[in-house]
Amino acid sequence: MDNNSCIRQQADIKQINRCKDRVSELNGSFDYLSNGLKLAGNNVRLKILFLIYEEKRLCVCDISDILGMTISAVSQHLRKLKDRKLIETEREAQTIFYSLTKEYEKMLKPFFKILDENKILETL
Amino acid sequence: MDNNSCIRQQADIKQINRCKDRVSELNGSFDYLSNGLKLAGNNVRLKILFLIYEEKRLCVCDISDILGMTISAVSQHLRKLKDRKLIETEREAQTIFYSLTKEYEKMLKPFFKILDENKILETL
DNA sequence: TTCGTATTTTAGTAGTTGCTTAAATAAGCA
DNA sequence: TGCTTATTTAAGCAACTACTAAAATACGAA
Repeated sequence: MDNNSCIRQQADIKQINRCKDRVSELNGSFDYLSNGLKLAGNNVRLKILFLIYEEKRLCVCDISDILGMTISAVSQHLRKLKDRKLIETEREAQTIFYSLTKEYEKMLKPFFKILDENKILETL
Repeated sequence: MDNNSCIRQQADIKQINRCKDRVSELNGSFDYLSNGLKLAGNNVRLKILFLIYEEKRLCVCDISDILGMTISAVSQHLRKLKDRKLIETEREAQTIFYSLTKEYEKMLKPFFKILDENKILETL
């Protein structure tokens, strides 16, 4: 795009440049974090994460039953969460159990606290 | 969908029902929270939120310049953030400045801390 | 009022996402 | 080995998203 269209006359050039540097410095981190937030930013996946958090571990079949969705649809969500290492698997005979990875359990806890206490509508 | 396809034989019916109740009880909160996370879960919007957080306030034009995007594209992101009250506006002559709402500033801080300290790749 | 600056809005479009259906894989058991 | 159970994967498609380009709105100054 062409930048010469609207730089406002009172623009603080120093500020703009500082910000540009900041963004390029942190660029990879933005990608990584936004990707993680996007995963949690889906209604179904957020419920899945919450259920796994509360119950410690669940299999696709349980989740499919709880959410009233096809196993296939749930499985595809689980794969996304697993690819990004928000959750991990543990096989027990034919059943594969999913649980939160330690890092994300810690990270998601505050959100689930808010959810659980139903404070969400006032807090946000 | 039809549920009778795969309820595994050793399924814990009590657990399933407890989870179903939990989900329907918190249903509105899941919608609200996932919607918010989705907004932050976009590369461009996360950068916008971060920049506004660091600089206190910025106008569309500044952000467009910093990110190398058209003003129109940035404006459309800002509208989404504003609709959901993550950010608010303050007019100064022809220029409209955007800043984080207090609630979200508090809520986003821990994420930006991680970003800033570049810990993100180890922490997440 | 007319012009310039700052910004938003609208319409159109290419790319992405989340689901469905059907086929494939994997483990346990007769 | 074949059969059942548990699960994943692949193909297809409808809905959604983020952008572009052009038009519209809003304020200030001459």
